[in-house]
Amino acid sequence: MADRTADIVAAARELLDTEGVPAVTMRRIAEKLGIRAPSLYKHLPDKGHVETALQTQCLTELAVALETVEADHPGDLLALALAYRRFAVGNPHLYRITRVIHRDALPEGVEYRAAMPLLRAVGGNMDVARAVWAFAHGMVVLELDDRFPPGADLDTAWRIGCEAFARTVTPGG
Amino acid sequence: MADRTADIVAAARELLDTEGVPAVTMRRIAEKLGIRAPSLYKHLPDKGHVETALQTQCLTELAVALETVEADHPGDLLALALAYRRFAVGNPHLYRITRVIHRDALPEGVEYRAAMPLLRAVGGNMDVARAVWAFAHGMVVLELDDRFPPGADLDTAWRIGCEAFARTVTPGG
DNA sequence: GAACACGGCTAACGTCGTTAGCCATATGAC
DNA sequence: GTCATATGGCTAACGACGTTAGCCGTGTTC
Repeated sequence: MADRTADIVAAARELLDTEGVPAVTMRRIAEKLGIRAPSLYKHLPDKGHVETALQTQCLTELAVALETVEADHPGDLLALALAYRRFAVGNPHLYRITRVIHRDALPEGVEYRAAMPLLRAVGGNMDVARAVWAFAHGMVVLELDDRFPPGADLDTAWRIGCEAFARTVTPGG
Repeated sequence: MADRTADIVAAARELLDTEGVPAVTMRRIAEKLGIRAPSLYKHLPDKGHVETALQTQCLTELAVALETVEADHPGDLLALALAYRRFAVGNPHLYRITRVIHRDALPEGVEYRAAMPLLRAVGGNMDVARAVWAFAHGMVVLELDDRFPPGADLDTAWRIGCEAFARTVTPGG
């Protein structure tokens, strides 16, 4: 009797987390629920709806993770960046699924919320925030996509980037 | 009588550039050559071979673009970064297709060559080079994937990032 | 002239997202 | 209590995808 749509998204999430993006098919989702694929369309219009729901989960959980770190280490850019990395590496498939955002279908403010802790950490400067975000996103996708050579010292690269941007925010310190 | 494999890759490249990733199917490639899809397998083992060839083209052309800028503006990190961006925005589908690299199938040294100009521009420091690469890659994929809000001042974000890393390389200047 | 490699072809398989249309059950109105 | 309707399953099927099996004409080579 509960909202079947939530069940569908939950099944998709489990497939995504345990088997990766290619496993998230309408037939596999249905199988997990003990029904057939066409029956899913009684509850949602298309697969894009499932993807949007997963993107919402990703952004929300990322926001929570960043807000938690922010509460413990206010203004600490490196701590925030490491939390960003930890989330992405801990949820690689989920992170990847937000590559092309269904912006119009996303709940209002979800994207904004995930961006706020970073913006606050750089003193509210939007341009710096975008640069730092790009750095963090770049580090994460390169790591997830195995683009760095084996044995690359990613911790150091993260530290160097964060320090460079921290100097931008507070030139003196 | 010419190498048919090259024709196949050229057809794939044209489809990629003009219609994007989803248009690059074995049937569409064959259609462009006036043959049927199964005939393609007389010349290559699978679609991955085509993708690898396109990735090689991407990395090589990117390397050439960066080397050209390097020759004109040696040591200029911002100029290099802007060239990186120009290449990606000018070849968005090609750039995107290098997300998951077929490293073992790529010609030896291709990846290395594309990375060298950047490494030289940061004085040979591998860790800094990785951080800068991540920043540039992040900026590019966020732009290509429409992740920045409309109207975001990306020029400024690029400049801020490059200046931050330039300060890392030469703390005094 | 025969053997063979090359490079086309059709038919087909199993996957995908999705649609059409059928049917059992549960619910609500009278 | 009966009947209408909405709900939520189902099967069959379509058109795409990558790929395989197997057939056949042509050109080259001994």
